[in-house]
Amino acid sequence: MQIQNLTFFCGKDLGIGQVNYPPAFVDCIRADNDLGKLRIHQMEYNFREIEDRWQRRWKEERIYQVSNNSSKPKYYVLDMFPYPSGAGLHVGHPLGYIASDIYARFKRLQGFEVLHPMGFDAFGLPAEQYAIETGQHPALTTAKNIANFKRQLDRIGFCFDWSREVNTSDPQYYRWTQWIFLQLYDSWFNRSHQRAERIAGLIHIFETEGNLNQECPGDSSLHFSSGEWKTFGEKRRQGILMDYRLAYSGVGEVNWCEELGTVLANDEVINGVSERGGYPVVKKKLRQWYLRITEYAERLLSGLDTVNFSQSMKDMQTNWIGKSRGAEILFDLRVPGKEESKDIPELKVYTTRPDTIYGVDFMVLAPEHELVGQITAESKEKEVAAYLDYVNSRSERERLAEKAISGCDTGAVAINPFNSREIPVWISEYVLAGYGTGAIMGVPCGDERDHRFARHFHIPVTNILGDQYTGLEANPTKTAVLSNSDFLDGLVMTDAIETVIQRLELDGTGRRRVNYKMRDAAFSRQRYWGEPFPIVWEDGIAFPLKDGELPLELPHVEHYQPGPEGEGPLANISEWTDRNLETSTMPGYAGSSWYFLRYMDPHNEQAFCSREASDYWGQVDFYIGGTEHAVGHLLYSRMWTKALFDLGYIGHDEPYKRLVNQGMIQGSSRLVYRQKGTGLFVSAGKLASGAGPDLPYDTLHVEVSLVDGVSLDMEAFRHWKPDYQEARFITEDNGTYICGTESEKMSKSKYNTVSPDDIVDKYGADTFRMYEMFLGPVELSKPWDTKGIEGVYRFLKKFWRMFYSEDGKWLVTDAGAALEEWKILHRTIKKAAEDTERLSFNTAVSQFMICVNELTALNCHDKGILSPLLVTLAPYAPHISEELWRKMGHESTILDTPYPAYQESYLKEDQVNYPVAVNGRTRTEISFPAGTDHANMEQEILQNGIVRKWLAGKQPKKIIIVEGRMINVVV
RNA sequence: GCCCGGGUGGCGGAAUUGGUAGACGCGCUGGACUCAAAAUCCAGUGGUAGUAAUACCGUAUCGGUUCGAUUCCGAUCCCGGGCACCA
Repeated sequence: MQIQNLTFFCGKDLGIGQVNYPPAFVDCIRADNDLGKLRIHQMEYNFREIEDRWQRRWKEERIYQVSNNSSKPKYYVLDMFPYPSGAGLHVGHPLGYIASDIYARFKRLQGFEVLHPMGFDAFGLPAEQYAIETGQHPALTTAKNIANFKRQLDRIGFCFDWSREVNTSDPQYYRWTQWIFLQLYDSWFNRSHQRAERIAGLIHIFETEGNLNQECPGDSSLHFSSGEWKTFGEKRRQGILMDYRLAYSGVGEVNWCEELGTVLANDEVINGVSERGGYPVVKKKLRQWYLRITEYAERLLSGLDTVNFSQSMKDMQTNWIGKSRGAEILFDLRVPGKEESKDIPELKVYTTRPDTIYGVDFMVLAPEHELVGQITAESKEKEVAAYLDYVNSRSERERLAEKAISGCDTGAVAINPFNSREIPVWISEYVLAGYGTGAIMGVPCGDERDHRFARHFHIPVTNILGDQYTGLEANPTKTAVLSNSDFLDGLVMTDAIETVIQRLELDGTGRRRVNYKMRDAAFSRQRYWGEPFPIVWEDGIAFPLKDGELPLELPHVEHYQPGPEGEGPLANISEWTDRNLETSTMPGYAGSSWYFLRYMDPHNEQAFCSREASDYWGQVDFYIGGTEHAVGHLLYSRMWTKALFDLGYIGHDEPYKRLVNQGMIQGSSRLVYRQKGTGLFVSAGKLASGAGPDLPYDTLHVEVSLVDGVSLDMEAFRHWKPDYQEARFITEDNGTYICGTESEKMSKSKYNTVSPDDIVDKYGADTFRMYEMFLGPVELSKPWDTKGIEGVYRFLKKFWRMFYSEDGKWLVTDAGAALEEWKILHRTIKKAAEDTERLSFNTAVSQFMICVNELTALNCHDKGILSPLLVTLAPYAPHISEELWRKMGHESTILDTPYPAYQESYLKEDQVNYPVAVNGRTRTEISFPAGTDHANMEQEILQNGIVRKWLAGKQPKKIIIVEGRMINVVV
């Protein structure tokens, strides 16, 4: 028996009250009668010592380093890398990391070379906000936070290959973010080839044929011949090219957040306020950088068919892209008083329902529509101007909050190209400038909004739906038979759509058109803590820096205040402005759009990632992260991958083969109820029964660690905050104070965070890992509940007992195992392997528990059983497995062992118990030797007393025997 | 409003292809060990009736298909997530 003597600082007292030693650790400690001496029995399951030792050894032995030159098949397991916030990790964060870690270890045991890296998405707003408040440089706080994150992660025992760590704010990393940006800048999307190509090729096309075959994505009305191109000056040419580039600068309406002092991408704005901080967001016209992600809409959509994402994830992306099919229709315009004017252009509308063309009763333009000024009749000018003022006065938020019907007649009329009917043209804010053509045809009988609009302004409604239209509300059906529609009369609407489109194209009054909701992504931020753009402005022309000038390093600044006229802090620095460098920086998603590629070849100084490396590792086989990135990061990184693929830098055009979204672990908050304006706290039970005083109450969050279950430690509560020193309580009749509970997001301010550090301290990393998995399916969101962890902890202690006796003797023998034991082992291997493969980690943990319960009952200590069992457990509980594995005499890590194969022969039973049902209702059970002929079984079933009783003399119609499962006698 | 998920004991959840519903864990109850506590171990634990064997009911509700439905189909209710004037 090995005993370590330690001098313990708290003397005779075990110190449980004083230092609050975790119960699990106290288990391993027995007090000696000698003063101040404690004995630690190493043979108890001393997870602290085991975990510390192996974490150190693993690091020294570099067992997690993977090679790019392996002959093994590759497997790439990736976590969404974290933003290193100052708050550190709470128990919710590691959920996905544990799942991926188990899977990565499992794949390694199965013989794959597994890339499982980790890094940090280190640029972003919070670090900069913190810098503004405290003056601490973001680089400093970021480095500090990263160190803390790494420490926390390492304690959980992840198999990350830290030699491949990336940090998006490291110049050696963002040098390549800048480089990729320049590749996008130097590219355009060739629509006929459906892929990105170099700008040089586009210039060549312009020189030979103009842009007649290459519609300009930035300005569809732009047409020029090769001859015209040659006459254009440099500035004009660059302006045109800019309208084609995949990364481009342009003036546009952006989401401006005054509080944050920057623009935001559409997915960073939720209900008119910023995602981070919840500040109001307004539309503003600004010169910005954009990514022309809209050009990839079709490929982003079709690519979803080739990847394994959850249905909801695919739906979210599909909805965000928002593809719709319809037609563009041209209407001639007439403006009273401007009859003869020839410069009134046609009005172009987009509709998904060209079949309703005879039901058009009015047109509506977005207030921002470019034609509004030209077509407003003189008599209406005042009203239109007043309406535009009204629209401008309303913030985005107000518009979203109260969708009041408003609008103004412009006095102009549009001519229906099919029947020459004159239709009034209105403007209204319910029509969005940014979608379609910014103008719609109003069909009140078939569209709810159009109907409300027509009603509100007393526009007569034409019925083209026959009796399908009641006159009271619109009917958006697609299956009605058209009436009042001239040549379409009698056609079903769905068929009429095609008929109308063909007619429009024949007459030249319109064309088929596909539309997308998705807009180009705003790519610049007026902030400091991001990648600088490698762009120099000269005379309004953007010039990219050369490869040799990268990285363009972020300069050191003293202050983080915004620059003049909405520019970023970089505009305050003369060394920056003197060089005419772009003063905005890239958004948070820039660095995360390609980091999975950098992990493959992290130290390459010649390229962002060598082609050999990306060809070897290829797609991420298994990607895990939260749903919140559904339309941001995932779409952007898919686009970057496609562009890099098009340009020949990588060999695959979808980054992630399989995506799993882990659920959130919510905090379980505890609430106390204080009578308003007093120090009197009323217990939840008393409050609910109405026994408390009936003044209004404040509901306050209380630190969860002060509450055992729901009962509050009142003494600790008084000491918690000075405010509560004088707290008085109205308790339940048994003297306890019961708290209210609520499941909500873990956050410091709600005092409901639980740190993985505390759990690992108390129970160890292996228990923590298995418990998080045991809670339920990874995809599921669930509240954290520390109580249940005891069950998993008991399991590991029980497991330990199979190897060590209570007094520390090594129990493992070579004696050989009984058949029953082998059966248990092979069943466990099969189940654990299958469950792990299908990511059902919770049921795999259950299986281990069953196995250990059964083997313990059989008093099993055989090496032949325990060895393979350790290997199957290794992905879940790596420390204890490694410890016992090496104790068994193995020199190298358990991870280099092949995953055990199960033998089918052990899974077969000699006797099979069949439940016997009569008409589906289970009556009894009959046992047959495995493989009994069905005909023989039938005989025996009919002779069975209970079955005979149930048949009551009747002949069964048929007997259904489901092999190995059940027997049903149908009467 | 629209689009996805989902609804199973006191709780988290299991049931992989339509085949014994409630695995495993927590909690609870009783017991063993102990001067005592902790830890550990054993037994019980969906509901109703019964000493018991057992019987009946039971996977949100109603209906359908089937020898047999938590599983498939239809309707309704509720919960969660996403989108939301997208023409």
